[in-house]
Amino acid sequence: MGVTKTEMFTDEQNKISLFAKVFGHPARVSILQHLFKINSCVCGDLVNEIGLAQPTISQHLKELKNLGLIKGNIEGTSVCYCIHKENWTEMKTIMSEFLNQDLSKNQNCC
Amino acid sequence: MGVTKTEMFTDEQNKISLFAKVFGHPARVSILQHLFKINSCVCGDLVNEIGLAQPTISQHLKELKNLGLIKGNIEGTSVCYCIHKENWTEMKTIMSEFLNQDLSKNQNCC
DNA sequence: TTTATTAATCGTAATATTGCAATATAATAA
DNA sequence: TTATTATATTGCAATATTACGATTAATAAA
Repeated sequence: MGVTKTEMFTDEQNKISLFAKVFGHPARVSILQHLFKINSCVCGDLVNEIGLAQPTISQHLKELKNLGLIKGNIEGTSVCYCIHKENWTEMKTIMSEFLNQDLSKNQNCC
Repeated sequence: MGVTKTEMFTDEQNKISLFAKVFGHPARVSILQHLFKINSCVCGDLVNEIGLAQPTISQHLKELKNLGLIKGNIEGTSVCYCIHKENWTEMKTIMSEFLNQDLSKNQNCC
């Protein structure tokens, strides 16, 4: 029914899937890569950089902000965005643990 | 319109988001964790392990299989699933590169 | 104050995802 | 052959996501 049954999973599983979900759209991947690439905050030019309409970008930024992965500072009429370093590092720990599970165990199958 | 404009993004960005999207549901995270935890392939008991209905689990398994992250071997009437090690490693490389982007650059903002 | 400029929000259409009952398929057992 | 068992597929209802035009809000410039 389009609704995920979160209550039957652990907090960790839900956390991992929430982080993954926000990376599950190329526009958000692109925004984050841009924020990493540029040697400062990004004010305004994300709409030009990526080819989507301004309300669409704004919506994607909101999702990234809601998860705490970016933060925005108001500078005059524009807003400067950058990676939230502490939260990114924390997210990375959780995701890395999931990605780096031990592959060497089950040798005797498949 | 619910449809992602993949053509305006790079292959890499689309690849990252496709992997992330499949991790974007706790049931699939749970399935993968179980496959890693158990010291062999898993035949059948995933439906009991996770609390969702059999068609639902089957659907999630299909998505993981479509992306190549797991493989299934038919054993009699049941099917044994396990992590596709080579593909998992390849995915890990792509995702790690994205997660491990350099945070030290932009010190002078936000 | 009036007029840009920039970004957020609202409303809505189109499409995607989730979950499951019902059914189908495939292999084995009796 | 006829159950039985295990998994996949189909069809559908409920909900979520994506995208964007129109509008609003907030600040800056004239």
